[in-house]
Amino acid sequence: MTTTHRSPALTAANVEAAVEALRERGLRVSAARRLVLEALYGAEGPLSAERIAEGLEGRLPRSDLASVYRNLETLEEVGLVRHVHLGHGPGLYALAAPEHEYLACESCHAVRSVAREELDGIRAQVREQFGYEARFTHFPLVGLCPNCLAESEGHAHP
Amino acid sequence: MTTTHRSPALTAANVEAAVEALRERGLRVSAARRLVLEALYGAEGPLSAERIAEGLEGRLPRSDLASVYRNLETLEEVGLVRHVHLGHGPGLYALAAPEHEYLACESCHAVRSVAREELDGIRAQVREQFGYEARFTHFPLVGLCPNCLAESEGHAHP
DNA sequence: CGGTAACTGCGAATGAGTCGCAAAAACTAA
DNA sequence: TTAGTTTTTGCGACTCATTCGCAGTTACCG
Repeated sequence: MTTTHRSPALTAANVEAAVEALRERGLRVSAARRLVLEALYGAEGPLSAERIAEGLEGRLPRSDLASVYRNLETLEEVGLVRHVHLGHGPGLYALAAPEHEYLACESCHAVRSVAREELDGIRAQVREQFGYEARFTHFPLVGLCPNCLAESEGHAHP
Repeated sequence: MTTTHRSPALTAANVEAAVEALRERGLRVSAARRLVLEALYGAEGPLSAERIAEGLEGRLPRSDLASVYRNLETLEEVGLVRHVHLGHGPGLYALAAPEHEYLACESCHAVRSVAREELDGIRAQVREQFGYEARFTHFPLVGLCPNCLAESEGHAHP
């Protein structure tokens, strides 16, 4: 719900550039493919395949969820799209371009997205302590958000 | 696969204590329930419901997966059991008692479990920077483990 | 020993995602 | 433009992990 996500404006130019990248790889630019891409360019935050499919209804003679999944997969292979798994619920898809990583709240399920660099400090510490290179792109950093933390911490009012 | 997990030995005393906790809450101690508990006490690392169910076969006239899930749910409500979601694959269940948190490798899927305190430093930094109280009990800290990191970093030998 | 919740087993249902396949596009070259 | 080739699509069926409904048991209390 709460998502600080800035995606590039949905401009013909942006979509056209992406489409060009597809053509260069020998992939075809079907109406469905293009619309999936547009949905992601126009989105405020990451979208589920289901939601994207809903958006296609009407804008396309017939559309189906399986194709949306296949397109998302393809777009991901090409590097245009990325997906996250935010706790329960379906996987969510977003443009790969703005290098976002995610913080999710275990309690209220709010998701905050932050620029990659904002997690550099934490990544450094994880690397130092465990030798792991932490990644919060496919799976978020999970915890209690400030709100839920305050609620659980202070006043345990009846 | 790779799991550094120390669970209390499977002793009658341990299981009996857990069983007592159940009785105190007005829950019944069925054969199936007890065996689920024993499986977790005897396990080296977290187990899937499926695996636990397999373990019941033979030790019980008839057993079924749905009941294992229900028992795990109950045991979790009581606070005896906890579950983790390690990337894809089914959820895994373990005793709640030894306060473990998990590091998972996105590439080779190895899972390392560490004592809760080992992540205190990272938790502190996350809290300081974002006000989040990080938790790696239900969802692990995900990244590249030292091995996979080394492979991807240095020599890109053919 | 009942009685009466709390469990169990079963089968069917759910949600997310994948797969196979024939029909329908998109490119490509002529 | 059109014919040919190859990708994509739409559909339905399927998987996997998990949940649900419900009738039949079973564990505990008296």
